[in-house]
Amino acid sequence: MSTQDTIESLRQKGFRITNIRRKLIEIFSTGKKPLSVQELIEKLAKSDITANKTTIYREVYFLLEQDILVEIDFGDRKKRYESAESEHHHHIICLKCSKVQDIHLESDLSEDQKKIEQETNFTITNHTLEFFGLCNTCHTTP
Amino acid sequence: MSTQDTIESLRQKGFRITNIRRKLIEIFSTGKKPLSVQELIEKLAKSDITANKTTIYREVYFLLEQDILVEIDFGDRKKRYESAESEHHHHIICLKCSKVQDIHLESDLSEDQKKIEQETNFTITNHTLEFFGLCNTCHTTP
DNA sequence: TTGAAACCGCAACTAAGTTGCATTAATATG
DNA sequence: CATATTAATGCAACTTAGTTGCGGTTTCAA
Repeated sequence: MSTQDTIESLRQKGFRITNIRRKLIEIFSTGKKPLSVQELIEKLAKSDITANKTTIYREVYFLLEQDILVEIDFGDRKKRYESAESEHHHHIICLKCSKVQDIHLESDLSEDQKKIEQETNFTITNHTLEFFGLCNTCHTTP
Repeated sequence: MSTQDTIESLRQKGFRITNIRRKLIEIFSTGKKPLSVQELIEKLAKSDITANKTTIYREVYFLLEQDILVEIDFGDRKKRYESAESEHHHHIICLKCSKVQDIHLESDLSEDQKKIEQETNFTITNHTLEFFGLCNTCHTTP
């Protein structure tokens, strides 16, 4: 869905299109790197949009509810967000410089998932899978 | 390794065996549920050992360094810890009641890992994989 | 143009985790 | 057993991510 379509769809549902909301949708439609709330505020600032962190937390929550974003956890006590559009993938994160790269798994976890549901009686809604290590640069230059 | 062996091994390395340290090692050797720092403090209190949170943070860090514990991340902004002894496994967490159950994956991610290392030039040190959903109880009783 | 309500910002708060520094206690050695 | 060394501890103050209440502002349909 294009940025414009996303916006139109929200408008149809009765939500308002504010500068902040429009810009956020634009940022996520073009960006590939998962972004934290702090990073979003800084990105907005570069477009001369000042936004309070409370607003961004609320906006991100809204976009999650609308299935426009997905939440990602790198285990460093802050959430990151990226477009829900991109096909399901995982990440590898450099423990030193925090560089992030998308990866696509060969293994298909859906079989495991089915089996786990049967064995545990849980209904699985999602999973997290992230790899950690050192990137080429950080590995070779200590 | 038994609790006693672990303690002996630490003593050999020149570390001291305090009440807190001994009890923590005991807790992790018997418990199966990943525990947060707060939960550890409460568990110690039940054995009449009062411990400052700073101490527990430091102690947990120490035990991680000694490869006695591993850190687990459920994405709720607090770390949990469990014995490093148990064979590599993952968890499924109920989003409602926080119940945790161990799971063992059928898929072998080591092949993926190798491939990812080749493709990205990262050196992978670890990964996280957790499943989230609703347990039987929480699923049926809304 | 205007009013309802969606959205926003501020201030004050919570909770997890960290740091500096002074004190306490485990253990090796005599 | 006495005691010196230093690992371990506790306290207070701090940091950072995220949350809440509430009054003010802006969007947008009618």
